[in-house]
Amino acid sequence: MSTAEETAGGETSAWGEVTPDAARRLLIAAVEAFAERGYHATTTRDIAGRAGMSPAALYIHYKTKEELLHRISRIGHEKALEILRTAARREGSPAERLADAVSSFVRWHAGGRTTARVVQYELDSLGPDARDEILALRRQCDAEVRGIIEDGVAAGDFDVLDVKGTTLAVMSLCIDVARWFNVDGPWTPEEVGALDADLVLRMVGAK
Amino acid sequence: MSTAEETAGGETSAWGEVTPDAARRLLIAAVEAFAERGYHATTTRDIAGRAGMSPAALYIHYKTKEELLHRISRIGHEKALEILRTAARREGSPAERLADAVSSFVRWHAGGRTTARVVQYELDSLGPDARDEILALRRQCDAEVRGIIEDGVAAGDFDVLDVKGTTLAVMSLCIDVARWFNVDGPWTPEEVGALDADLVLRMVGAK
DNA sequence: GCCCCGGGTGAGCGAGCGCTTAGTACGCTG
DNA sequence: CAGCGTACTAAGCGCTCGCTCACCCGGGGC
Repeated sequence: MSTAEETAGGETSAWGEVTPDAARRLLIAAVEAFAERGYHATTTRDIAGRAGMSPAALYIHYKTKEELLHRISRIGHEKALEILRTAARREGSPAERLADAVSSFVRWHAGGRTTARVVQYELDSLGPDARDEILALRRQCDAEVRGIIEDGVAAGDFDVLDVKGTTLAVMSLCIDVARWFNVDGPWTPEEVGALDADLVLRMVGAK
Repeated sequence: MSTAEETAGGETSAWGEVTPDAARRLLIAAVEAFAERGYHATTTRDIAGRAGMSPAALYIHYKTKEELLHRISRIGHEKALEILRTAARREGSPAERLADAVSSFVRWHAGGRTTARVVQYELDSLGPDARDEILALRRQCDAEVRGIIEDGVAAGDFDVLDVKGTTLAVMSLCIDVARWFNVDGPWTPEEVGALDADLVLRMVGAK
C-alpha cells in the first residue's frame, strides 16, 4: 500500500480525465507496476490485484495489456509536451523561458518519477504503430526546447556551438532524472529542478 | 545477422576475457538480445538461437538466465570504471581530465550502445545481492568523476555550486546517450563525445 | 415484478516460459 | 582401440503467462 499512498498525493490527480472509475484505478495500478518492475515483468494479475479487482476485470476496460501501456504513454507524453509548451510560450527572455522549461520538466520527472519512468523507458515495449505515434509527440517536445534555444541564439543571449546537439543534451539532463531520482534521497524535486536549470543556462552560455 | 556483424567490430573484442568460446558466444548473444528487447522480454531460447546452439546448451555454461545478466553487468561496469579511472588519473589540468573522462565515457556509451544499454538500464532485473554488488561499482564511477570536479574546485579552475549534484548531472549527460544514440543518426560517437565534453566544461564553469 | 444490460467474478484454456534430464558425439589418455 | 569425461542435443516437465468464457449481481424502464 505504501506505493499507492506515495503516488496518490501528487500523481493520481493527473489521471482525472480517465473514466470510468474502475478504468482509472486499473491505469494507476499499471503505472505503479510498470514503474517498479518494468512492462514485461508485470503480470495482468498483478495490475488487477493492485486495483482490487479480478484478473478478468482488466479486459472489460482494455483490450490488451499493451493498450494500457499505450494509454499511459500517450497521456504522459501529452502532459510532458504541455509542460514544455507552457514554458516555451510564456513571457520573458529566452534564458527565463529555458530555465522555466528545464526546472518544471525536471520537477515532473522527479516528483512523478513513477509515471516518468514508464513514459521514458518503456517505449520499446510498444508495437510499431503505437511507438510511431509516441515518437511524434517526443519530437514535438524536442522542438519546443530547441525553439527556446534558437530564440536565445537569435537574440544574441546564448552562445551555442551545436543547437541540435545541445537540445539533446538538455533533454538528457531532464529525462535521466527519472532514472536516478529517489524520493528518500537528499534532494527535493524543486532543488533538482533549480540545480539543473542553472546547469543548462551555463551549457547555453546565457549572458 | 546484421546485429551480430554490427557489434562484432567494436564490441565483441571487449569480451575476450570470457572463455571458453561457447560461453563467450552465448554472452554476446545475450547482450544483443537484452539490448534489443530487454531482459524480461528475452527468452533463453532466443539467446541460445543467436549463438547457434540449443536451448539446453546455455545451462552448461551458466546456472540461470540471471547469471548471464549479472556477468554482463559486472564486466560492463568494470570497463566503465576503468575508462573513468584512466581519465581521472592521467596527467593534466582538471579541465583536461574532465573533458577526457566525459568524451571517452560518452564514446563508450555511443559506440557500444548495445552493451551500455544493458549495463545502464537492466540493473533492476538483477536480484538484491547482485544489484548491491553492481551499485558499489556504480558509486565508484561517480566518485571518480566527483574527484576530478573537486580537484578543479580546489585548484580554483572550476566554479561549481553543488559538487554532488553537478557530478550527477555530468553522469546523466553521459549515460543518457545510451538511450537516444542511433548508429544511423547524424553523429559519430566521437562527435557526441566532443560536444558533451564541451558542454560539461561549461557546466563546471571551467576557466 | 420482471427483464435486461453493463460491470464484475471464478475457473481455466492454449501457449510459451525457465530449466532439467537422458542420451549422444567426440577427442584425449593408456 | 577400449574407457572416459566434456560439450552438446532432443524431448519434455511443471509452471505461469495473457487472455476468454460461462455465469452472476444490482439498478432502471415498463
